[in-house]
Amino acid sequence: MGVTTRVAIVDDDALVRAGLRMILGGDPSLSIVGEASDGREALDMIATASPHVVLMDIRMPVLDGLETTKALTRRGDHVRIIVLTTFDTDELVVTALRHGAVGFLLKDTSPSNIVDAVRRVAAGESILSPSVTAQLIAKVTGGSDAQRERAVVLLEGLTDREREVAIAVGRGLSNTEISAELFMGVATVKTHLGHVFVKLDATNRVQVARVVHDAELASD
Amino acid sequence: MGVTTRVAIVDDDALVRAGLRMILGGDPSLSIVGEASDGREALDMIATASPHVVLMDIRMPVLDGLETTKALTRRGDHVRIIVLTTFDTDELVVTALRHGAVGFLLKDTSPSNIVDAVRRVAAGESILSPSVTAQLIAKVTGGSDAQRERAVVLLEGLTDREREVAIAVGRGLSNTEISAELFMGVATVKTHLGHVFVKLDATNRVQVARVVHDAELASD
DNA sequence: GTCTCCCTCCACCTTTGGGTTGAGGCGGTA
DNA sequence: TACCGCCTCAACCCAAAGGTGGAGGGAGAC
Repeated sequence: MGVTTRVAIVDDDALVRAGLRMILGGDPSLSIVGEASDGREALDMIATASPHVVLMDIRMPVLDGLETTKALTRRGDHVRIIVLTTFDTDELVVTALRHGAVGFLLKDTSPSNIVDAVRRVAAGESILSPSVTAQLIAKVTGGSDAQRERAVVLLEGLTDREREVAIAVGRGLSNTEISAELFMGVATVKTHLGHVFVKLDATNRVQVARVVHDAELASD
Repeated sequence: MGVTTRVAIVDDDALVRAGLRMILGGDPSLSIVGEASDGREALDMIATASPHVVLMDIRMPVLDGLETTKALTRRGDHVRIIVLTTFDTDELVVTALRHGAVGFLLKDTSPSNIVDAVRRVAAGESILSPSVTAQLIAKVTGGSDAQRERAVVLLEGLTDREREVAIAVGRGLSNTEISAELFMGVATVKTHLGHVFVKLDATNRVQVARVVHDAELASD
């Protein structure tokens, strides 16, 4: 791709826009084709300027970066969005990515890295700043890893038949349906389920379903 | 930290080990304190050599990189593991990260980037190669997005009270408990729940719990 | 052989859940 | 005004779930 990459900047702070303009404008492979100071403006601007890459602030008046990203994705624009944020403490990372963002940068990222990020994103890569990466990993691996681990251990404490019954309960089946599926009498289902209640410390089949669900996510 | 970072290499291919040794040995801030050609060896070697960072291949005889990583994590070693792989098509990324790896690199990564990665990891960052990042994002965003979206839509179709009841059901509460928590009669709980069954196309409170759970993951 | 664990099932009972009908109050809207 | 949707509750019923005790058979451990 020898063609220049079309970039747009969306931020409510004029100073930030100016800074980014300077940083990105210095690179001959990039050309800034539009700017906007809030989400509404951005939607219009992007429709007419058709940039390849958009640098988008999260916190903005009128329509924030998340909603704007979502709107762009919904409307089917082929724009690669890099979300900018001041703090990485935000719980917004996953939300932004889910809404279609392909990059996530902290504002204090060095100029050369920002330029690099834009180029990479234009080339089809996804780019995350290190702390964001760590967050993402935490999201995938953990969430509540202890809880999953606990669920797995609990299920392992069951006998084979008990576990089968528990899993069937997790699928929302009634005792009669379970008895048919596992080729056992309803009485037997009840017996197993009684043991399951004790072992999983549940009083209720919904609670059994919860444990089964938690354990399911742990694809060891 | 002016101290040199202790690095270990685990790979069954002697050529790869030699290559990495050359690449990493060239950097004065790193010192290679051990090597192993399979997982078993690695466990012993790491115990005695106590490296800060381990570069670990996934595909190895005897004990693969995944299991080795898992074993190290379980045994409580304070080692930061970077997983190496030839192809990024692997479904192993998430598994590796879940088992305690903090980095994931393709073997064709440039030498300078590998060195950089080791230093970053030693400094506490998490590092992923671009395509892996994309995969990770896909994992977080996707998974079963349609299912989640469906769940969210279904819950939005409920009235406020119905939704509150549904969520309470998802927590495994009985009708009596729900009536106490939401300050309404048990009869009212039943009424709402009846509507919930219809709207969520459920016949059974476990199925309601499933929908609620699916929707919970979608933090819109 | 004996002990233990698991799987299987029975009978009996109480509680909860799920389905139905009906009804009063309240707020918004045509 | 009348209408409509939502929240509230009641009485009733039957089916399902949950709890208790017991019992027989098979497989492995000692």
